[in-house]
Amino acid sequence: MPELPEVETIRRIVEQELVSQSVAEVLVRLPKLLRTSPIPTLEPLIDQTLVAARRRAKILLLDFSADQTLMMHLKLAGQVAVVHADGRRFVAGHPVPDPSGPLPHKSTHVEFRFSSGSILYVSDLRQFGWFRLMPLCEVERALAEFNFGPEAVGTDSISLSQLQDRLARRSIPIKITLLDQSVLAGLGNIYVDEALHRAKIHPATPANSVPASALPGLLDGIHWALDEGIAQGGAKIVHNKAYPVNGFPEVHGRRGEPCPVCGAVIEKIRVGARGTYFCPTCQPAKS
DNA sequence: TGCGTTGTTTCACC
DNA sequence: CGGTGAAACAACGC
Repeated sequence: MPELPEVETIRRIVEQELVSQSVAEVLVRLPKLLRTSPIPTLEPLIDQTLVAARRRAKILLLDFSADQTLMMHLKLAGQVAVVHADGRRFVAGHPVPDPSGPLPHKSTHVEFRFSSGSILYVSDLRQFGWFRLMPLCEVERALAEFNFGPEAVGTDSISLSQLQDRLARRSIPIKITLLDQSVLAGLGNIYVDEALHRAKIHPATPANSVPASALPGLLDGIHWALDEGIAQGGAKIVHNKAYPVNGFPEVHGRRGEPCPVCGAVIEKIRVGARGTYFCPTCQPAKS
């Protein structure tokens, strides 16, 4: 489920492995992925050079020569793979199908074949993702329509006072507020659970009831969760079960397992309409 | 087989 | 206008 860490991992792979390469051929097996695209096909990318790979919130932006930018959203189940002519492979995003299995596979919908022989495969088991091709000059306006808040991590990421201001106006659960991309951009269901556990805040606490004294810890928790996710190249969650690496994730996808901090049994509840994992001892409901 | 799944949008309503 | 809550939607695997 590509959230910020998965998308950032993909961005880094594309940047390191494909920038400055030229597109020889593009295959689109599932044209509906382009149904909201200003330019309805990817044909204009043929013979162009990949110039840069950028990210805003969970959106990946690939800039090509001749001022064309491809915006991609991977939604729930997008997976991106780069395979070089010598067989070296780099994969990130959704862990299903098996990233080390055959490519292309049943849910591989788009292929970019570069003149070097490297291939970029985009797969999407759920087919919820989308591609939008547009001139570079229209990217800023297209991004503005999403009303994204400040980035959750990185340079220019949200400040403590910005976070405080934004939470003060919300009475809905802190978890739902943090998932709102107009409040801050990048958190999804996995990492928000991790951030709140780290900060010892119950996920159903009204956002404006989180004490100011807890906000520095919350911001640290957000950064910790996302940085850890990026460091691992994304978390592996399959059918609501986590496959932790070095103990991360600590709670998400781990119902019934002991909390790594206190040993209490991790519970799963619903907050808003979201499956939510937390430790009832570390994150007590506010009395 | 109907349910669960998530990011996002839309809608009615206060 | 802005916040809220609920519903809808995309499509698939179990």
